[in-house]
Amino acid sequence: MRKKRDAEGTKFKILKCAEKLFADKGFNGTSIAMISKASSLSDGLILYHFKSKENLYKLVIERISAHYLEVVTGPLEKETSIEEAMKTSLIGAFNFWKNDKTCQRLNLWAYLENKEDKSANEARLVEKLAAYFKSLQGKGIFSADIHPVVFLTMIIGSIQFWFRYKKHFLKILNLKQTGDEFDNMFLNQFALMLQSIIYNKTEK
Amino acid sequence: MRKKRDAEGTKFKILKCAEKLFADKGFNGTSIAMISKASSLSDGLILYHFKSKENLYKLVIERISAHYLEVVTGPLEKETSIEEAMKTSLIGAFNFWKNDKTCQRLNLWAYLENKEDKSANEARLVEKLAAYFKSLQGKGIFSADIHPVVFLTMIIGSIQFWFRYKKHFLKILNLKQTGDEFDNMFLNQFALMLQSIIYNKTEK
Amino acid sequence: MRKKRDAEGTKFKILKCAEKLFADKGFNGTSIAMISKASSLSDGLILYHFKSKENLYKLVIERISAHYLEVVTGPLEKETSIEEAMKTSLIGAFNFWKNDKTCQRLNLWAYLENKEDKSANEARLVEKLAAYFKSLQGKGIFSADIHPVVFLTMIIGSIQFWFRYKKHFLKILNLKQTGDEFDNMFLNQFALMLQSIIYNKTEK
Amino acid sequence: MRKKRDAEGTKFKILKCAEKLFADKGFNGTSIAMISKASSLSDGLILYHFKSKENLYKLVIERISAHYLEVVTGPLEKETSIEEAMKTSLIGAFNFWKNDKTCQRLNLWAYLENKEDKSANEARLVEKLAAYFKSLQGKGIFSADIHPVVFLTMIIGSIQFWFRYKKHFLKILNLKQTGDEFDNMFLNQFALMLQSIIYNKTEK
DNA sequence: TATGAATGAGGGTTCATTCAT
DNA sequence: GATGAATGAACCCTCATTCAT
Repeated sequence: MRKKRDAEGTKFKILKCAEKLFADKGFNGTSIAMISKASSLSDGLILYHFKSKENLYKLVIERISAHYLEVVTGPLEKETSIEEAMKTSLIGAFNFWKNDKTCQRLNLWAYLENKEDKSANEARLVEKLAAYFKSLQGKGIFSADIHPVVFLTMIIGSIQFWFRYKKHFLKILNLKQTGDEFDNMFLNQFALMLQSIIYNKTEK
Repeated sequence: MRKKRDAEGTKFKILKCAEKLFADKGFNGTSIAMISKASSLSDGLILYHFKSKENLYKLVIERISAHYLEVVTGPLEKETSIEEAMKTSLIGAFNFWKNDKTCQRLNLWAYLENKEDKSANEARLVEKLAAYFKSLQGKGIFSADIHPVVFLTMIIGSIQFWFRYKKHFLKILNLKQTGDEFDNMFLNQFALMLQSIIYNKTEK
Repeated sequence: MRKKRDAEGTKFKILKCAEKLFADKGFNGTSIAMISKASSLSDGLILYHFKSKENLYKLVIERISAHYLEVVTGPLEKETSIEEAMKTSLIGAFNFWKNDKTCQRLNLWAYLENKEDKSANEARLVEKLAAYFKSLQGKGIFSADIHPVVFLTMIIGSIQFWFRYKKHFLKILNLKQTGDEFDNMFLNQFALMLQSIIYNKTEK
Repeated sequence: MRKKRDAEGTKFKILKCAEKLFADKGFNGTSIAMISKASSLSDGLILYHFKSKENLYKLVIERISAHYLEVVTGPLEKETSIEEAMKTSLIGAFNFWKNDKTCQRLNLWAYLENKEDKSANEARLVEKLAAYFKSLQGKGIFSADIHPVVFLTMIIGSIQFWFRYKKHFLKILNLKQTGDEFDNMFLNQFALMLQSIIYNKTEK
C-alpha cells in the first residue's frame, strides 16, 4: 500500500507526530518506531526525510521555539494602554502555558537533554521581553531599579512552576477545588501581588 | 580484578554515581553500563545490590528528596525574628539551588519522565512550607488573602527559573557581570520585590 | 553482509532452524543467538519477524502440530476394510514416530516446560482418534467396554516409549540386531498382541 | 547468621531442593539462586558442596534412578503366586507413577536434555524387568513368542503416557469424572486388556 | 563450612540506521 | 518517495562461578 507522494505533507505529518512524542517522552524515550507507528508511515521514510533522529529532534525544537516566540511576544506589540497590555500579557502567558503543554515540555526536555535551541529564536525572545519590561520602566510603571530579567524571571518562572506543581498542591494539601478554579485563584492573587509591586514602586 | 569486600561502601559509590548520571541524563538516558563504568564496577554488581535500575533510581530519588526536605525546611524551624527567618530562608533556598544542581535536575527529570517521587518527602516539604507561610500570615506579615501556595510558587518558581535562564540572559543580553554578581543582583532585587509585597500588605 | 530480500523465505528458514533447535534443546535451552547462528541471520531479524522468542516457539509448535494432526489422522479417513485401516494406521503411526523425532521431542519438551499446545490441533487430534476407536467399537471390532482413550493410550504410549528406550534395550541386553530389525520385531509382536485383544473380544 | 555446620545434612537438603526444582523446571530452567533460596542456604555453599551445577544435577539423577530401580523392581522379588505378582506389579507401577511425578519428570528431563544416567542403575532396571517377564514366559503365562521388551514397553509406555495425557483427555473430551475415577477406569480396563492377551496366548 | 560480594558472559529485546526493492 | 527487511550495538537483567571474608 504505497502512500501517495506528497513530500511536504509527509514531512509535516512526521514533524507533528514527533513533536507530540518528544514532548511526551523526550528524545531518549521516543523511538523512530513510535513515530512511524503514530504517523502510519515507515521507519525508513522518517530517516529518509530527516536524515537522523537527532536532526528530526532539532527541527522539531526549532519549529516549536519559533511558535513560542510568536505566541509569547506577539501580544506585546499591539499594546493599547500599558495596564491593559500588562494584564493581557499576563493572562495571555498564563493561558498559553495552560493550554500548550507541548511547548513547555519540549523546552524543558531540551534544557535537560542539553539540546537547547542554539537558533536565534530564544535570543530574540529574551531580547523582546527584556525590551518590553524596559519600556514599562521607561513609562514609570516599574521601578527602574529592577532589572528587566528579574521581572521576567518572576513572571515566567512562577507561571511555569505553577503548572508543574498545581496538581501536587491539590493532592498534598487535599484541596477540593477544580483545576480551573485553582488556576483562577492563582492568576488573580498573582496579579494582585504584581500590582502591589507596581503601586508600591510608583508611590515612591 | 580487585575484589574489595565492602558492601556498604560499594552501594554508596553506586548511589552517588547513579545520582550524578540520573541528574545529568535522566533515567532513560542513563544506562547501567554508564553507572558501572563511572563507578568502576561490573554491571552485574549494580543489579545485585539494587535489584533493578528502576529500584536504584527510586532509592536515588528518596535519598535526594530527604536531603532536599532537610535543607529547605531546616532553617525555618529555628527562626529568630520573622524578617530574619524570611531572609535567611530566601538566601538559603537560593544558595541551595545555586550549589546543588543535582537536586533540581533530578526533580525536573522526574517531572518529565513521569517518575515523580511518590514518597512522603515531597508531601511533607509542601506541607511544611505551606504551614510556614500560613504562620507568617497569622502574624500579619503577609495578607491572609493570598494562598500560601501562591507565595510558594512565586518564590521557588522564580529561583529555579533564574538558575535555568541566567546563563542565557548573560549571553543574549551581552552582559559583562560575573555569574556571582549577576546572582547577587537578582537576589537583592528579588528580595526587594518581596518586601514591597509585604509592606504594601501590612500598610493596608 | 548479504542482504537478500525474501521475507517469506527468511521466515521459513528461521522456523525450520528454530524447530530443530527447540526439538533438540527445548525452549529454555535454545537461545535466539543459537537460532540466528544456525540460520546465518542476525538476532534482531528473528525478533523482527517473530516479535518474541515465545511467539516464535508458539508458531513452531502450531506448524508441527498441524502436520502431526494431518499425518496421524489422514490415513484414518480413507479407510478400506477395518483391519486394513487398523494395520495401516498402526504402521503409519509407527513410521511417523520412527522418522520424525522432532515432533515427539517437541511434544515432550512442551509437556515438561509447561508450554503445551493450547491450539485446537491437539484437541482435534484426540477427538478424531477417539471417534475412530469408537467407530471400530460400533462395528464390533473392539469391545465397547473399553474406553477409546485406553486404546489410544496403549497404542501411542507404547510406540513412543519404544523409540525412547529401544537403544537402551539394544545396549543393555546386548542384542545383535540392527535398529530396523529390532523395530520390525517390535511392530510385528505388538500387532499380534493387539490382534489378540481384538479377537478375544470378538469371540465373546 | 551462620548456619550450624552439618555437611551431610546440608548436602541432603540441597539435593532434595534441587531434585524438586530440576523435576519441575529442568536443568536449564533451574538456577543456583532458586536452589539456594528454596534451601535457605547461600549460592556459594551449593557450589562448595557440589562443585558445579552440572555435577549437582548428575548426583540428583543418580539418586533418583537408584530409588526408581528399587521401587520398580522391589515388589517383583518377593512374588507369591504369578497372577498375584503380576497384578501387584501393575498396580504398584501405576501407583508409583501416579504418586511420584518427580521421578518420572526427572527421567524425562534427563532423556531430553541428553543427560541420561550413564550409571548402572538403568541397565540393571531393564535387565531385571526383562528377566521377570522372561520368567513369566517360562511359566507359560505369556507366549514365548513375544520378546520381554515388548511387554515392558507396552506396560510402562502405556502407564506413563496415561499420566501425561489424562488431563488432556478429560478436558478435550469434556468428561465429568474425577481424576481418581478416571485413573481407576484406566487401570481396570488396561488390566482387562492385558489379561485378554494372556488368556488368548494360553488357550492356544 | 558458610556467606555473599563481585565478575563476565550471555539471556531476550529494542533501536537507529542502512539499503534492496 | 516510500517500504520494510536486515544489521549490530546497546539495553536491562540473570546466571554460574569465584573468592575474600
